[in-house]
Amino acid sequence: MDDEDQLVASAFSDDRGAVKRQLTKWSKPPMPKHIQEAKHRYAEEMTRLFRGSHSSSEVDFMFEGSTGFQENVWSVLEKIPYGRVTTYGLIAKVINSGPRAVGQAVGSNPCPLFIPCHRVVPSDMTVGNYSMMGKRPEDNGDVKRALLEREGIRFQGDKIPLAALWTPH
DNA sequence: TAGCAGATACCTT
DNA sequence: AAGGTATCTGCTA
Repeated sequence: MDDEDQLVASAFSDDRGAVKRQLTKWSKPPMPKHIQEAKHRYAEEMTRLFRGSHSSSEVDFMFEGSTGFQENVWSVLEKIPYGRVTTYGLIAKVINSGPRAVGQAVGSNPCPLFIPCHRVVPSDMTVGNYSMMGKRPEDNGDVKRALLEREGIRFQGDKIPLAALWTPH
C-alpha cells in the first residue's frame, strides 16, 4: 500500500522469501509500511479472495515501474468474470500480441488475487502454470487449481470444461 | 489423443 | 542486440 491507500503489490505463498521478493520488486524503496496490518481492508479482502469469494470492493491500484504492455494485459485480466477463465492466446489476439509475451506479462502480475491472473490457462484448458517470484511455476499448479475450484469450476479430469471459457473483447 | 518440434513470435533490458 | 518466455499450432504415430 502506498501513502494514499493505493495497492502497489500483493503476495501470498508458503515461501516467505518469495513473498518478500514479490513485494520489494514492485515497491519503490523504502517498502510501504502497511504490509503487516492484517486488519486493513485490503488484507481482509485478500483473505476472502483466497477463499474463493467474489471481490467485494473496488481496488485502487498504483503501478510503478511497469510497462504499458503489462498494464494493458492486466487490464484484460480484470475483466475476466468470476468463475470463468480465458487463455493466453485469446488475450494475445485481442491486444495484437503473441501468447508467450502475454504469458510473461501475466506472470509479472504485481497484485495476485486482486488481479485474477489465476483465471488464465493454456489453450488446452489444463490448469497451466502459476508462480511467485522464483517458485517454479509448475510447483504451484495445485494452488491455481484450488483457487479456480473455489470459484466453482469443476474440473473434468485435469481439464476445465469449455463452458467456463470466457472470450475477451 | 498424446508428444514433440518450430515459430523466425513478442516483450524487456 | 540479446535473452527470456505461466504459448500455440501442426505434424507424427
